[in-house]
Amino acid sequence: MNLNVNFNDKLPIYQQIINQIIFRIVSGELAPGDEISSVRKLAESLVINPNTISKAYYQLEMMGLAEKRRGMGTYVTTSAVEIARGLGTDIILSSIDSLLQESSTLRIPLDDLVLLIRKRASKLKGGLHD
Amino acid sequence: MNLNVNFNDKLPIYQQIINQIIFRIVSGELAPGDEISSVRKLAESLVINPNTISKAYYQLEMMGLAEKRRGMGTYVTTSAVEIARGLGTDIILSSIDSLLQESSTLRIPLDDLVLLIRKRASKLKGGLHD
Amino acid sequence: MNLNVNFNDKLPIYQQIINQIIFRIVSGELAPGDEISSVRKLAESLVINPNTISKAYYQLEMMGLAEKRRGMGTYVTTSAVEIARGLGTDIILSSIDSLLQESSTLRIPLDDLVLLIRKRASKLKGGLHD
Amino acid sequence: MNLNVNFNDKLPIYQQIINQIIFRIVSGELAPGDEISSVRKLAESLVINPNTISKAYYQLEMMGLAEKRRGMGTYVTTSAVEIARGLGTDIILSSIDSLLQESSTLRIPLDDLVLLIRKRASKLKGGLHD
DNA sequence: GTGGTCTAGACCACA
DNA sequence: GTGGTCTAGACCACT
Repeated sequence: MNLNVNFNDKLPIYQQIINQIIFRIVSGELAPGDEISSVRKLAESLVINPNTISKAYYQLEMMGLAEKRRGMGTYVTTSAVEIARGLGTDIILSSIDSLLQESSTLRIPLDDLVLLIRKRASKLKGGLHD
Repeated sequence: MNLNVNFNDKLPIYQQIINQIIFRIVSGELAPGDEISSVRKLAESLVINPNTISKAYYQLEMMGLAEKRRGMGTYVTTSAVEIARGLGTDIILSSIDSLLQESSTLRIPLDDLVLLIRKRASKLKGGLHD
Repeated sequence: MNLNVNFNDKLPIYQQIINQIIFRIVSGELAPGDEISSVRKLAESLVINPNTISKAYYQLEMMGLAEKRRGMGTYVTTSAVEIARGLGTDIILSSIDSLLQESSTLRIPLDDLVLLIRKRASKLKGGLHD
Repeated sequence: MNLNVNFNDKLPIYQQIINQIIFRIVSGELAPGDEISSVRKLAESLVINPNTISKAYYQLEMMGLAEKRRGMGTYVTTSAVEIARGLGTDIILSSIDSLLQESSTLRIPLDDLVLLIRKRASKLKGGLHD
């Protein structure tokens, strides 16, 4: 599945895995009905403890994105695409709201904020050679 | 001082307090020479462990934003405004960075993100009509 | 044979199959001498691993409900009805026991439980008017 | 908190803990706002691994029954009573439905089923010397 | 003190 | 093969 984790990231490993799988579902790389790498295989390929993968999969199940079938593996649910898109939007909206609140407290005009965002975006892109 | 903390936020409480005081200094709500709520009062009003407030105040002192006067309380320093402005920008920038990272994970184009921000801003300005 | 399995049920799939066949024998839907679906056919129609069906059939054989005839298939034994009746009662009793345990955990009085059952029964009988 | 676990029970330990806490919330023994035993204390008193308690508490949090406050402990939520009652009812109703379905398959009249339940209830009570 | 994350490794039931 | 449960023990941030 080509996932990758960053051990130095402040984000917990299991959360990184969750995010990447959500991303793959939204992008269509993982379609409903597809099998997700087994706990052990993924643990082996990422050189991570299986329990950590389990924790990620468990949360994906709780979110309604994945379902486990006993003895068979873990699969993307039919409703996963819709849910994943919604989850992503919710996260973004709440981030936007808190950003707007911060910038209004600092009396930064909206247009300046947008400029700042654009400048930052081009910097981040440049930094990642992307 | 009308601070408020969110127990469910991913940001630690002491960090929330620091940020809010920085914002209040930048906005002029807290001016150099003003006294900051005592640890005990604030802890009581926010229903928080006094140690948490202490930790926040200590860091504000280290940043040069506040100074403790023996037996009198904690006060905003004369150089606080200048320092806080820079710090406020730092907070905004890190908020912007995490927003950009989230939206790139969800493959939301930058222009769509900006549109979303503008829409959200007009909604927040307009009040609770949503 | 119109069996159906529920992947989300706490009951293992092989157990679900056993129970359903027992019930069909008691109700007369499956009579002594009748052939039971072959492992392959049933596995195919239920989209289940053939080993799971085999495990269920093996246990039915051990219980004296089914017998394998070499090269011909699996058949309901002559003594199946009698045995199945007892087993069916066992299943009912264990269902009753777990229900009673749950309701005692929630401190629901026995009389209230019976009322609830009667109400539920009339609803189910009445069809989908709920 | 006087919880107790049975290591020989087929029900996982963490599930036993969840059930007992739900029961205590429904019965009022644990009220909204109350602190639930800390992970470590409970682990020590039950002679169980802290991770197992953690797992139980995590699920209680997911169900909306408990909330964790960083560095402070775990508390019963305000809406816990309502949720707990609903959860219990849901479980009971689905158990009743499957019982009714089983008994109808075995052509057991409703009145006979009720008699069976009453007989079983008095037997269970007697067995537990309760 | 509190909970959160992670590892290493065991044993189990299910398909 | 699959996931589920549990243990023992480590290190971390937060209050």
